[in-house]
Amino acid sequence: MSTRTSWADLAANSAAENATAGSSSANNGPVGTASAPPSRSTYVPPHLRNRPAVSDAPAPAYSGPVSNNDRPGYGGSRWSGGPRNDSGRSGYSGGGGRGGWGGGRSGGWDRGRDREVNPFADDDVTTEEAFTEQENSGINFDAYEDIPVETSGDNVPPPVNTFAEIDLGDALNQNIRRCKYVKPTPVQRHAIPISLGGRDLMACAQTGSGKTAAFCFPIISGIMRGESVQRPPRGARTVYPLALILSPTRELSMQIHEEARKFSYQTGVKVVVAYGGAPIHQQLRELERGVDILVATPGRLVDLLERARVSLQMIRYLALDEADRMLDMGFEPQIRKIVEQMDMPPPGERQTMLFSATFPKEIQRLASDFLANYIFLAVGRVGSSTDLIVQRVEFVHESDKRSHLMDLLHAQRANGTQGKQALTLVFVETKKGADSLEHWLCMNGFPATTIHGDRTQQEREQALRSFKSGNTPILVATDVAARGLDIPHVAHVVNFDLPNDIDDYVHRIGRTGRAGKTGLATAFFNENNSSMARSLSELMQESNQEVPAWLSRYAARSSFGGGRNRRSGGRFGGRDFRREGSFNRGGSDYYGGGNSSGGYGASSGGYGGGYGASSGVTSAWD
DNA sequence: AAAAAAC
Repeated sequence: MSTRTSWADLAANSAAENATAGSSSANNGPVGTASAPPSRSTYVPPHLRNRPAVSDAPAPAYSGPVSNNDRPGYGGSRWSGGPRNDSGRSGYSGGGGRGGWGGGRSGGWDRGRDREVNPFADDDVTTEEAFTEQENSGINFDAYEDIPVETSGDNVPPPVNTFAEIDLGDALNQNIRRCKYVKPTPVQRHAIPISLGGRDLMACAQTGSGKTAAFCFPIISGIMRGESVQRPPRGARTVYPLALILSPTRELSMQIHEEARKFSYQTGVKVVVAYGGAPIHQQLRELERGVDILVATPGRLVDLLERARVSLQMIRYLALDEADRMLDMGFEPQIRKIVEQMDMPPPGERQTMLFSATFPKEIQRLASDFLANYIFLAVGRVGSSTDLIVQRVEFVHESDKRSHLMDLLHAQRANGTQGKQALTLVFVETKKGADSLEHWLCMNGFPATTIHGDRTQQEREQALRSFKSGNTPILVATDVAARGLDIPHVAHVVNFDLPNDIDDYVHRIGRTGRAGKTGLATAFFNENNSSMARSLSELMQESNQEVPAWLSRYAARSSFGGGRNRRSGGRFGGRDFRREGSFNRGGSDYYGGGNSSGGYGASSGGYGGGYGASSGVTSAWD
């Protein structure tokens, strides 16, 4: 019998208690009722766990409703009167609340509560003064106002307009406030009620749209409600997370983990991350201290499963982030193994959220296999590649690239648009190329670092930290950094080598223009990129960018096939193929003659550029 | 063709 318990164990004893918790429990638990008898004396509701004994809360000073925001629409009022503190909350009164967890049960991970590091700690001190505008929110709300959203499926729960109208619980609400999220983004407005309603979700949305919060909030809230968790029968060193979040790259997993830790701060919900390239022992130790939400890359998770250090038997929530990317990277066997061939409860008995930028057939199949009666949600592209990013294409011969880059960097330096607050991200094609360019930049007086798959994980993380902090304001990267990573203050993305796929281009330039800031994207184009001419010039036209005449000529000359994914139409990454009435597991070609389906039609005023009405498989959005 | 990902 294990003494290492997490919430699952604790909650097992509380099933009966929770059964009386009210209507909410009816919505949530796909898992059956627990058989364990209630045991009031030991149960600790998660929101009471992990709490400092007295009022010396390590929470950061939160000095009022969001004030660094000049939008009149959402000041502090949503939070009904600004900051509250624990002692003012009903239902939890200082020492009185301690009874639950104060004594008794040893071995619950709550013994580690003193060690819960304040995940908000670095946010405020260093950056707040320098960047007051919308720091942490990571979201440019203006750009989100007019985003078209499409949902389909049976009984779609209506979207919400504020966090306040969703019952996420006090602890989570506080964290939302600490994160300075004042208003849900479109994907959150729709996805959160869907997930809270216990439904499976297939969502086409980009990173930076608030996706992480969209799947984390319902998971955390659901775990905190915590009904019906059975105690795992296996003992020994196996841990039983309640939620699993899979993502394609290590850095993305780290990033999700960091965000999830903020959302779950002082909720008692424990988030652990596991990825390759790092010594496994530390991760094992973390796991042994208890895990409710496991964030992982597929390879390392398979390893952990094969070692029987993790069991998926208790999984109630499964989220797959960047699913199309994971398939691109060849993770399908691992993912299927994890989801279908281990001990994870089947669809219907768990809640599954599948996020993907695009919705090609492979993802449709995954959706059919992993989801049960799901709701399809497509969120249109945010203006990031249209409104906020200025795209430039310059004709640069291969041999001139370095000196041309140097010109740009010198100009930036002269401008003052370089340094801590104006980072430059340079994408190259190969790992070797990344190393040699980094070296060359350093030799020429531009502090640079690099991130790619040949570096050790430690080096990768160090590089990212150094870049983010502004110590080395230039980062040379391969596509490992193209998707999903949210690095604030990237002012300039240089496509030193253009990718061969327009979707990759869109992902790359999406690293700038984030958090409400404008960004610049410069691409070096030459005859080697002629296959991209057409799709690139189309994309630029669509996003109201100035297309150089020479590029248009190139585009006209280069026949079709430009970019293996010619970008064609569609505000969304995809549509709910079930609506086409041709759903069939063998994979009928739903995209054949598709046209925009109803619902939003031409009504999306303000939506940048507008897309053609041609059928489209893809639109790359993180 | 290159990139990513477990040991």
